[in-house]
Amino acid sequence: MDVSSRRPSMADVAARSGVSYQTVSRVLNEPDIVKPATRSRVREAISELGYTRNRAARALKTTRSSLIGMLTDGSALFGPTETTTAIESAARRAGYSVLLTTVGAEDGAGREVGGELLGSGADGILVVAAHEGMVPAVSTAARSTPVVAVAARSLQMQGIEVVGVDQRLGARQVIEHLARTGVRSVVHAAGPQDWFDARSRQEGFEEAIALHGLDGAVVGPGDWTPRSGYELTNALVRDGLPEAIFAANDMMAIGVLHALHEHRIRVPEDCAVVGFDNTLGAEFQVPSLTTVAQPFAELGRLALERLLHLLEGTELPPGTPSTLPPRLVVRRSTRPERTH
Amino acid sequence: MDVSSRRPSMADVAARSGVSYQTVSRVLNEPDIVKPATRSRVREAISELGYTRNRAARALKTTRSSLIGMLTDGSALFGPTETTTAIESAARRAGYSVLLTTVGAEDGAGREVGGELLGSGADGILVVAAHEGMVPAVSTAARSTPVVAVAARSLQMQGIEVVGVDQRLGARQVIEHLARTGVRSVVHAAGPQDWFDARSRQEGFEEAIALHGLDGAVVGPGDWTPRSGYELTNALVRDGLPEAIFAANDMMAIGVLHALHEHRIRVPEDCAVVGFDNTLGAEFQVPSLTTVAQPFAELGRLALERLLHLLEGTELPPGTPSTLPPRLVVRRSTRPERTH
DNA sequence: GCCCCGAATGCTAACGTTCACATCACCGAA
DNA sequence: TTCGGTGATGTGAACGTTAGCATTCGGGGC
Repeated sequence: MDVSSRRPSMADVAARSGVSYQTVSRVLNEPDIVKPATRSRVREAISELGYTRNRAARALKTTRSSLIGMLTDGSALFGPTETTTAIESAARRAGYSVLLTTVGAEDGAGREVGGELLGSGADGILVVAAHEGMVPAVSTAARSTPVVAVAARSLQMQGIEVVGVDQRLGARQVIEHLARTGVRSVVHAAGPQDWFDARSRQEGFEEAIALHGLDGAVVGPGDWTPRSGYELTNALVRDGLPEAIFAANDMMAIGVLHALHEHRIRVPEDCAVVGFDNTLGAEFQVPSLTTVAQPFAELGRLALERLLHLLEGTELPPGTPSTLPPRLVVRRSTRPERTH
Repeated sequence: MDVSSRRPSMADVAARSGVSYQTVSRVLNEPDIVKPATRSRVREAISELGYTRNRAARALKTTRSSLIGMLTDGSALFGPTETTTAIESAARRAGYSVLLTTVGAEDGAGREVGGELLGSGADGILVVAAHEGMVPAVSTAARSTPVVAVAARSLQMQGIEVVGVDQRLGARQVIEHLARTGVRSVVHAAGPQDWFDARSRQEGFEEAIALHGLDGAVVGPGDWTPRSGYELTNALVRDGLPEAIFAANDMMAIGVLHALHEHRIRVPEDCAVVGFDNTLGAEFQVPSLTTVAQPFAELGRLALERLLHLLEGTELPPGTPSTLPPRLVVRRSTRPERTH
């Protein structure tokens, strides 16, 4: 009845099952090479004692922490909780735990966070919603740790592997759709310019505008919030409204819708509205919002898979994509396409 | 030029600065007791080598991991990213890192997750968006690790410390406000019954209905999503609409608004609508949504503070609240209060 | 009956840090 | 000059695990 408050160790398990601790270790790591009878005896002792492996000791000896650092933006404005959730559950299945690190606006260039990341001893790092502020931290970390970035194509320059949704393609799909509905002029309410995704969407917008010979302009930048979409739209109403507004994300689009409603401008008859992200509320806006759906969960899994291969030093299965296509979701905030 | 791929250790720093590894350790842990000259010499060596402390070794020796486990719901439907962000940044400031663990619907009773949590070796655990499915995992963990739960008052029974927003009070504020606007009948579109917050809001609703002698009913349960709010409202339109609908959260309220709009029912003239959470889009719904704001960030900090005191074994400063009041935010989806 | 082989298990050392104690240098008082 | 004392630094051991090698055991071929 030694109620030593200390957590049981391998030695305790070994004593209880009459073997050496090395055998206990083997039961845990390579069960096949230990005799079935012994194995089950040890297993029994493990569950009786409620033994769990000491993570620190294991990490110390193997020099691998079984930890994956996830660096994400803390501003809470950005949607993809889905991505982080997918990453976490995939990581757990692969025997890793996820160390969460948020880099808020207040952290400046995120240098401090970079140091934390390194010190954390994570085996690899996943960067989730990337903006410029993360770059110093990430490229520092990348010197000594494998890094995979999600949705931030531009980081590729730094020799960092990138997995992402093709934001430009998404923007092009939006413009093509608008063109097919007969729209001749579109304004893009841009997102914050230090976010990679915001810039890619804007670039896609500009390409597509040129390609289809539409009358296009960019206003903003906004800051991802509904309020910024609202204010940009109010300015547009003053200065002259286009036939469609393409907001950088759904939240801004919600602000756009609200402003148009206040001015009694009918959507989509007088002005069509498109968002980006297909967040949970988009379908139930008034009118329901045409937007671009991103496979957030898939993206998270893909990023983790890539990181794991980097960690194990194995090759990715051929044909594994690094870029996923977005999907335009047409709803009622844009007019129906002309089938002529 | 020994580019030994191995990370530098204290011994390396010690060799470079001509002291023993113990002195290096002291510079890191109790800088005051080492001579300033030596201290700065060691510090120099540390930065030259890019040395960071090996977390595993430290954890092994001290039996403290400097890790806080954060258990949260993975369903991505739930809002308070703000809470998790606040927790993470407060934890970092206190020298802890946050281990993220999500328990999705697929994890069943979350037993497996409980085991993971324990094995993770976290010094303490924070439970964030709690529903019944987490209870087994949490109460198992609580036997060997300090646990603080956020917003799940009912866990208190299990001897777990709880920090939360007073959900019932929030619901009462809603009903009082509605009563003051002259509303006589209210329906509560309830949230999923296995979520603690959903039940508290419903209870608060029922209390207040009785108190004010209103005509009240509960429909649902919904599942936090706009769609469920939408469908519940459609049924209400068929069966007879009340003068107000109080949705269990903002997302459901968005669905409610959408359904009412489809049926050309004016909000708030024909039917008022109230949500809960004050999520980012609420203010810019059409009409802007009256809802209950929760101090999510404050809550996260409070929970962490409580956990830290538990870990250090120190007393909380007297007057530290364990329950925070919510705040009713009146907007355009309810009628103005009668001032008579 | 001897030897060799493989399967199963045990022992020793080491990972990088911190704790407890030992040592050393130096200063001021007797 | 010697001694106790303090402030600064060094030494040994240990945390719990895994890697590498050593040992034991039983059985089959000569």
